[in-house]
Amino acid sequence: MSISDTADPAPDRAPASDDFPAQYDPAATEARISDRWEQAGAFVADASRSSRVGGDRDPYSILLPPPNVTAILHVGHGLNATVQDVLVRWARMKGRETLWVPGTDHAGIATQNIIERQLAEEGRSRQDLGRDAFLQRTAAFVERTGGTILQQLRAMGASADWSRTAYTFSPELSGAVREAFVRLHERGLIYRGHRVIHWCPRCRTSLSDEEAEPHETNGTLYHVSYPVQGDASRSITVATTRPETMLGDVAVAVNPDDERYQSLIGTNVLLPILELAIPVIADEYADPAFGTGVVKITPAHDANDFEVGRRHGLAMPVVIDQTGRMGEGPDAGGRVPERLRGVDRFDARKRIVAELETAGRLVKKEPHSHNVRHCYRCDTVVEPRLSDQWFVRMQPLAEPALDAVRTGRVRILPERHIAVYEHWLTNIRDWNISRQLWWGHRVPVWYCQADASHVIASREDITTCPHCGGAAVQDEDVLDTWFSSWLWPMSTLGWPNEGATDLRAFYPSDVLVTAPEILFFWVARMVMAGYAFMGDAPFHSIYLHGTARDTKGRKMSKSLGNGIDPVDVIGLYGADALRFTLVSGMGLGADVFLDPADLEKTFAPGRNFSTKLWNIGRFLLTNVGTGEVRPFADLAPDEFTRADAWILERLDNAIRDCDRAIGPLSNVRGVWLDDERAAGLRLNDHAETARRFVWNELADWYLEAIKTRLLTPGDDQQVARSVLVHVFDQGLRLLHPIVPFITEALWERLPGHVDGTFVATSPWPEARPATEVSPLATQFEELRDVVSALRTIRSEYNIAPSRMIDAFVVASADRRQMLDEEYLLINRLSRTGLAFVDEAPATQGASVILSGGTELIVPLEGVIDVDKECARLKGELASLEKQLVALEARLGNPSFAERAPSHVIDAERAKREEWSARREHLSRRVEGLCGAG
RNA sequence: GGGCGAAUAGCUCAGUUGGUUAGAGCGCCUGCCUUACACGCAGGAUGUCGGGGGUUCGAGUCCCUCUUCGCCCA
Repeated sequence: MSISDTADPAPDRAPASDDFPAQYDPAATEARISDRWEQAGAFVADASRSSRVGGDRDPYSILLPPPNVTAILHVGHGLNATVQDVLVRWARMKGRETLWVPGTDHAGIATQNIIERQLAEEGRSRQDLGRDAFLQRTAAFVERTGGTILQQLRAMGASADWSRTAYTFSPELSGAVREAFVRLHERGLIYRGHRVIHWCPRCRTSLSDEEAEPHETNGTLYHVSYPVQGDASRSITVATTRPETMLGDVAVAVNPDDERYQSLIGTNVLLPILELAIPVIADEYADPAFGTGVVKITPAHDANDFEVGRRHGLAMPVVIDQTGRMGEGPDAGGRVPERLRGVDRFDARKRIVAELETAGRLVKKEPHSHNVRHCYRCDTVVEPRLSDQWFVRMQPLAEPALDAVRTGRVRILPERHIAVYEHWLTNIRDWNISRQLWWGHRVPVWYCQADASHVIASREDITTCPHCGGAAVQDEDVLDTWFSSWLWPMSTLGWPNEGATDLRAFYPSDVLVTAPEILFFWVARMVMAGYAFMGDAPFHSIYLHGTARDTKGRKMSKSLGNGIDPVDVIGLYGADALRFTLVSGMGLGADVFLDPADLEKTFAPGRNFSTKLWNIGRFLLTNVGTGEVRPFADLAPDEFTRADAWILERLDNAIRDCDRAIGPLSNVRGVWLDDERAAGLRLNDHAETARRFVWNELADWYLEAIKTRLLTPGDDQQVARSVLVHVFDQGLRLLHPIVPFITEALWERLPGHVDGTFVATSPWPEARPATEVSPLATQFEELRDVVSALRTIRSEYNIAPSRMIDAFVVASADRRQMLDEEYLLINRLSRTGLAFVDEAPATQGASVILSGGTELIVPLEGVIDVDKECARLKGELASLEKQLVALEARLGNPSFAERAPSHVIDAERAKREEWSARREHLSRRVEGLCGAG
């Protein structure tokens, strides 16, 4: 039997509607869709619907890590916002009352630096301008340029509730900052401390430990000889990397157990240059193994030396001023010689080294690699310096934050960051929160002019001392920007007004999404603030995503010029292409590598996918039209074809896999159980699953399978139309969190679309209850195998696509019947006619044995290269034999039977059955085709 | 100096609790402009899962060790 001449006739095609351009235009589409969402208020949260205030929906909320108000969008922001948007859109579709709070950070140092740079160009300083005028100017600048990054996030599709946009320096949030300060002060957790802090001589402010970033630096270790007082023949040698600070030395320390120096403890040595007598003290801090084992003690310019100085009651002369120049500060008492006053610290270092050399006191210089701290805002080398600052006592705040993670109240993903979090919190140091800046929340502390012991922390501005009525003057300093950021999850929702609806409806929030770099700066502190002020963690999950890097693995940054501007990518390929590429390239917590030199190649996956989706939509509209479609729910199971059953089964599978990939929305009883603690948030798995469903299953197979049905009027046409619309609709929903614009644009064109509804707010798909896989779906799988096998043979023997061929089929009765029923479809997909036979004919041809035992033989007399085919078959047989041997060995092993779980054993046995059958078929085929050879 | 992580196809990476013949995208090769899509379709090649040792019926997955790279902290 040959059916080569009975292929489907090519159907006529309905003309495409003007509504559906052949080319997808992301720019026009995205703008239009954005407006529609905006007008419908699709992303505005309704707090009254939160179940926490008696509403009908469980809440889900995320706080955007506020970018600096002066920032412009880079890929890092894009990555961060995309992750949050995927989660928020997904939760919204899951039926949660969803709130994503956007906003910006006033970014004290960073913003002040920008304005100061502007002033410098005008030849002025902030002091020239005065505090009030400077603040006005900065506020005006922020007003003018501040919204840029939020606009850019909107263009990326961020479905934030823009009506709730917050700002860390707004009146409301400033109130929260003051409340937090005063409360901590009342609890004795904020104090004024006199100690060595990190000082940036360029920004002229103190920095926290976290803001002073260590950089590995190749420096020099100078060995300097200090003669013993009254005995010129003896001296000890001190090793230092910072000789300029020796002007502030008040002692040299040796380890009490260091035998070399026992006799010198308690004696004096002469400080070179100044020829000043200073004592030799014994202190554990001196490390016998480092340098010479003798360390100079400069209490005012080194945090460790400061502690030593305190232990030994030493003076603390300050010899470097606020600008990083040598100069007499408190207690200096003439230590800085005239010739060095006003000299920059690094010039002073050179001069002092030269003087030491001349004086014969420089024993040696050796290269030395060590960490030097730099200002995280301007990169200037930080100077440790003694000064008065405000500190938060952190240890009491850290306890609940540690417990939160240990007990599973809060989870951190990827889990490897837990160790880092715990280490930091268990070794936490007090937090220097005052900054000698102008741009920021002013420290809410007043000093009584009449009685210096009256220091008042106040919620309200005051002018007179409440104790004695004397004039009160406010502290000049402002607070660390992070002192407002750490309140973000509460302050944006209305705290300290504990009755605020938003606060009650949405606190605690759900997931915090950010980069691991600010785990200490911000994340851990938010957890601490949550417990300190609200009695609960601000979120249950911390998701730390990777960093955007270039092809050399370098972090993308403005200074390196290796960044990618997301706005460029959106302009070229659309926001969806950007988002899809970022999400698919991002394993849990893994860095994303992008090539700034080749945007085309880098974003091809996203762009190609957008185009593909668009074309599926065009196909659908062309072939289904906009006419009425039977509601999917009305279809009876016995109306489904094999293809229908298969694609519906694949859809269920895709839904389940997507749900598993993205994971539980939240934990059930407020605590993460072990089996869920690391579950979900695999957005790349979600993207891949949804992509595979729509592209490789729906488009590649289902669409191809139903083309004829769609164009053949009748009942079955209506079934095919209905199933197609249904599975595409569901596929668009699965994809929507990742590629929101194009899915919305396609969804609104689906037949039966109701005006004013959005895929963005449509219900998330639900898989049908898991039952046994439909036999029809399994049969479609077998049919696919047949088609693929035939295509492979055609390709291997270079049979022209236009040429119809025939194939002999040896199959079980059931399968034969099925294939017979589907021969038209198989014929169209493989351009091969099937001829059913009971036994493989002794013909020269290519053959293949499918997994169910079905054998296909394509007679290719004259075309086939017998030697080649024999070689192929023999190779296949040989590797099968090898695997069978291993399999037999495993099954024959008594301890395998004893210890392996039964489902594994069953699977192995089934495999043996199948492989044995296949071996038989293969060897018969080899005998027939290749003869005795 | 301490801690953590990574090493899987030419490139970038998946591979959740150890269990079929280890996957994807990009790139590459072959053939197709098959009237939704060449930003596409069909087919294909490529891996002793960094080296060595161990635990186990069974290891890319767990343990030890070495090598290389990266990050954090001091």
